[in-house]
Amino acid sequence: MAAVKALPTTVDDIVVGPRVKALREAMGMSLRDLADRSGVSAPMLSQVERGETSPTLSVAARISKGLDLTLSQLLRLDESHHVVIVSKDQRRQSGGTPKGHSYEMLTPPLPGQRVALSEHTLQPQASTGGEGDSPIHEPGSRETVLLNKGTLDLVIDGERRTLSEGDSVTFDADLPHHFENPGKTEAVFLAVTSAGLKRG
Amino acid sequence: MAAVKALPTTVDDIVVGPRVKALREAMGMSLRDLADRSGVSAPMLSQVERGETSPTLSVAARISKGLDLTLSQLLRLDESHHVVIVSKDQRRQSGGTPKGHSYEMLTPPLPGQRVALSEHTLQPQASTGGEGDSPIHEPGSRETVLLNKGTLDLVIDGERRTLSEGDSVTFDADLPHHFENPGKTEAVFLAVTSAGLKRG
DNA sequence: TACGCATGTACGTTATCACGTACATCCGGT
DNA sequence: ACCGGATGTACGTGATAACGTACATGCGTA
Repeated sequence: MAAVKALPTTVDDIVVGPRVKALREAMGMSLRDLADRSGVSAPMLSQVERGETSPTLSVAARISKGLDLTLSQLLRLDESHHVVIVSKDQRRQSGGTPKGHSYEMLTPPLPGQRVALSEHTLQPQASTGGEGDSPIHEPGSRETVLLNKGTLDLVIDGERRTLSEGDSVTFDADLPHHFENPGKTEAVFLAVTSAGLKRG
Repeated sequence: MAAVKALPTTVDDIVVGPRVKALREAMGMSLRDLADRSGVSAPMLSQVERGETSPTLSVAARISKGLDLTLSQLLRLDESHHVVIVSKDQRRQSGGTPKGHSYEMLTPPLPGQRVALSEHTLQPQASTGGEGDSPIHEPGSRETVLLNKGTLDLVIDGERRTLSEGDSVTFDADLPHHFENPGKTEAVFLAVTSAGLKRG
């Protein structure tokens, strides 16, 4: 009473159970095999697999370790399922700053998406980070950049790295960073941003 | 065979606590605010934040939901931190089947990597899936492909989709699939594979 | 100062997680 | 058929996760 007794529904009760069972069987293990590898008792595993109980994080972590996975990897297995095509003329023209930086999104704007692909064009002497650009990414996000044309400098956390055509770089995108084009020609690069979280 | 007595300890006791606290404070919420949003009692939240208890998956999920995250996203926040550059001539020449399919890896072969970037070349009339190709990807993996040159057909789970230059497609890579080049010219495409799990 | 109000935490109780043991079932070998 | 041995599951018990309530402290305001 006193206000709405919290949420009666929305208990999207994590459905890791079937997943665990499938993975275990795919590895050719019995409940006791996994019990040995994980340090979790076989009966417990059985209950978890059938969704009869919700394990604590620590045992869930041990289970996933027994499956040669991290817990986050295990939990990630239950997300959207489908195929989405973004044709060239459907690309979302997201950027277009006067400072010489523009980019297009190549992946659909769906929730639960693990990676975002975008193609950036940077004019000579220009740099990213102007108005309208996503400033720094959410905690935990990670970025891979492939330089298709020209030269590019990545300035991250104080340090500067230079890329030449065909190089790629992977880094933690939640560190302060931006790109600069030190050359005399346009630079074109592809950015792969993973773990793009969302905040309102 | 007694299967390696497994690990006696390995209590890499999930350290989500401080993370939860940081996120909550970053959102300007009190324990009771988060309690309302998540349906988890404030005292419980306090204990979790200080690592005095290991929450069950269901409450952990409710907590992360209160933080506008999925549980996998929350857990993913504790992973490696660095920058790695792969220069063009460092690319690992991974494929090279006689059937007209070859590709190079653009991302470093590190554990904990969320995405793998590879550039594929497919000769006219050739298709992926020959010997030496990764057959189907691990459960939960997801793939985005960007067609840079030529035309390409994606055959997935029975259905066929045709891509033209500049198109991209995102799909679940744990479904049976392969690519074919229906054209008369070489096809070049970039593949972004996420959630690359590991099996031994 | 005293008050209201918000914060985070210590308490005691209930619900349930997680264990060890024991049971039922299926399958291959002799 | 009979018997090991492997599988997954139903108990009963101890541990602990999760709750509601009550306490301690801090801060702005009257």
